[in-house]
Amino acid sequence: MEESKPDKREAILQATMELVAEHGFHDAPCSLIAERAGVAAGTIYRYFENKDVLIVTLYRELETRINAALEEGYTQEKPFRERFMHLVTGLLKFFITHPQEFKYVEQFHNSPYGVAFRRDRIINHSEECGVYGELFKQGMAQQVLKDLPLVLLFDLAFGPIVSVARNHILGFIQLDDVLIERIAAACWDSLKC
Amino acid sequence: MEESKPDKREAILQATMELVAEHGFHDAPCSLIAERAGVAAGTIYRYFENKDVLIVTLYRELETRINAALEEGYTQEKPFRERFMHLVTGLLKFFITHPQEFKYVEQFHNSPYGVAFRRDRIINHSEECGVYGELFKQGMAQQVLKDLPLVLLFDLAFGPIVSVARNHILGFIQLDDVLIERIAAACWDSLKC
Amino acid sequence: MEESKPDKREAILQATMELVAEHGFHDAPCSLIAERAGVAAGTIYRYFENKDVLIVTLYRELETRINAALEEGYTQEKPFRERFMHLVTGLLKFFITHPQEFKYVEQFHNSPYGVAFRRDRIINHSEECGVYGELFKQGMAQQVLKDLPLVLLFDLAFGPIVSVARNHILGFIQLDDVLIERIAAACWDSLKC
Amino acid sequence: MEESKPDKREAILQATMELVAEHGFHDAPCSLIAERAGVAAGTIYRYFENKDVLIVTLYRELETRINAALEEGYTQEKPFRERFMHLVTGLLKFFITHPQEFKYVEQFHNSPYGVAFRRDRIINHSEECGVYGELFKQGMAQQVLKDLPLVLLFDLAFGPIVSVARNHILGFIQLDDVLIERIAAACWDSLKC
DNA sequence: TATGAATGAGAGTTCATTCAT
DNA sequence: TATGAATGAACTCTCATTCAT
Repeated sequence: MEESKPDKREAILQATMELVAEHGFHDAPCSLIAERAGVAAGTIYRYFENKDVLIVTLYRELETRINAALEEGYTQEKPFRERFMHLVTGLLKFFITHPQEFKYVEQFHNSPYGVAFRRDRIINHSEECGVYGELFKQGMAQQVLKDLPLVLLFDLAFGPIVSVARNHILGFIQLDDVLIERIAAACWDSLKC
Repeated sequence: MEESKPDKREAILQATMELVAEHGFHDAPCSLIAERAGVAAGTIYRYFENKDVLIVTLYRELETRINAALEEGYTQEKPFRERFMHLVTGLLKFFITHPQEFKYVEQFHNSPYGVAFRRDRIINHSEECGVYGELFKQGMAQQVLKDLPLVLLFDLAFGPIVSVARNHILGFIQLDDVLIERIAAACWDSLKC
Repeated sequence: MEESKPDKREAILQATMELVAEHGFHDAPCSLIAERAGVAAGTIYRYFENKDVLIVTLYRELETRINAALEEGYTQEKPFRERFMHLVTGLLKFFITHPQEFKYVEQFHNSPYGVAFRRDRIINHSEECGVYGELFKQGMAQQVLKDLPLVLLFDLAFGPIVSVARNHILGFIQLDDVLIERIAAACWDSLKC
Repeated sequence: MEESKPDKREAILQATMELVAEHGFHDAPCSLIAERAGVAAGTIYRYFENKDVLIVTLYRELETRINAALEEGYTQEKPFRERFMHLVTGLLKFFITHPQEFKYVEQFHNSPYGVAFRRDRIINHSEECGVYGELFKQGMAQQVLKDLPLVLLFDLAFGPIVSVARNHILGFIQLDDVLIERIAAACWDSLKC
């Protein structure tokens, strides 16, 4: 009796993440999601209006978890470069310790869902408001970072991270703390003045 | 009349690229591909064993075209950094002038097809054999580039390029020659010793 | 406190009538009925064995209400034609002042439920026993009405009434007292010798 | 090789009519329609965009057949009453010799489809243009028929016919030529001045 | 007595693939 | 060689009904 209600909601989200991570949005039919979640197919629709809503909701929750992980131990007091390294290595470590979360987020970005989603965000300038946005804007103001459009700074910093994480997860490279540090440093090199 | 027939093959490949680029692998049903290619649905199966084969074949052909574009004007005689810049800016320019090709390649990478495909390639070390592989290996040998696993050099160099290209194509940033040069320079910064 | 509970029973019947009248038997799911009745879905099954029983029960109750309305002010003392006119105009007026009841009854008749229901009734000759049945049999006996099978007299008298009521309710015609009188008179013309 | 192509289209329409006539729009699922038509479920969608289109198309075709049947032997030369009788008895005879067509048309009228359909027609005044519309307007002009809105003349003439046809088909009455003539005469009585 | 979360069969529809022509 | 009508398995989603609380 210990377990609270929204058990099933969680189970459905978890099953969705696993299946999409493993097989892509294709081959993650509702029937399989339900089966893996240990619920009936119809039950999905008590918690999520339809499959699209399920998929977007899951993405939002993962993003929240990622942000929470990154903000842990992050403090304005540290020197600029250290803060950058904290965030970049943090993100990379989160990805490689949460391969399913990573794969899901990647799949999401490369799908009609993801494009529409990002479009909204960019139009609303909400990207500039996150931890990273603040950091980068500050860096440019202090002339520590190259003076480039914010979007490009993101690309330079995270493009490699995502790429590296994918290769680690697929087993094409084996990361360790030293390597992670060197990768983050290389990202720093590409951004710094 | 020499190559009269392969008309239809080309048309099918072109239609597939367009549809996948515009709508994703979902919503690129064979019926639509056939319609846009101006052939009957059954005709697809004369040229390609099944849809998977069509998709992989198309990817291979696009890759070949990309490589051809990059090798144009590329010569071992130029200084190392110049050769690097040639390849990186060349890739970025190809992507933003060929948005459908870019989108297709991206879709492909983020799909079960793409993973299996790359796995083969990495295991066979064929990645090391391309223009880029040669360049990077040479750069490490000459201690111009950071001493990192080849895979990671790829990630550092191309992760940002792909990311930037995507944002340009989605309209989130407007690239011009100056910007492209600066982005390539930033990539160089992240790779060089 | 005598009939405190049947609150919910009433609410369910009322909700069913409204929804079926508005949207047809389709699109009147139990969940919606429950919601509009302000009860839980499961509660429906305390009062009605299943949905079919609910639907038939509601029909019976509506019929009872219609008969009650018609018998009001009806008396054997008045001349024959007057009694006929009383019933026919009464029915038409009831329908157009109770559009939901009308629509429900119509829906019911045109459904598998309705056919089985009427079959029972006709086989048991119960149709002959209502107010109308008595009136018509009397009319034939007195050679005021055409000598036709009772069923046909019903069709001649009520076929037009139902049709007219439907058109009024759908807004295709706007009835008033004069028009109602003329319609009833036309029905009389078709029945009288 | 004798049978032409649209075999399957016909079979689907026929199966739909039979199933709807027998069981109502409920219980006429696509799977059953396909099975009875001797085609695969997917085949329905080669001929009809969706189930709604199938249902409306079938209605339109039945209506065309009914009109064709009525116009047969109809001529402006005959006296007015004779023409009226021709149409009314013709309709009734068509209905009782085509019980499935009749049931389908009835089901259709009493459904969301039918209401929307008729609304269009009345708004466009197309009802006035049919054989019946012309006849009734002429009758009013010549002061042979009661001066009532056209819609009501339809109700008075056809309300009973539909009702009688239903009862015959359900087996509640057994019509013959004499009875049909008397019913049509009664309709005439209700319309004539 | 009343609840409403859960069920799962079945609805309409899509689409990769086949095969008679 | 090319066609495109036909297939039928699989998809997302609905809903009458049940049952633990």
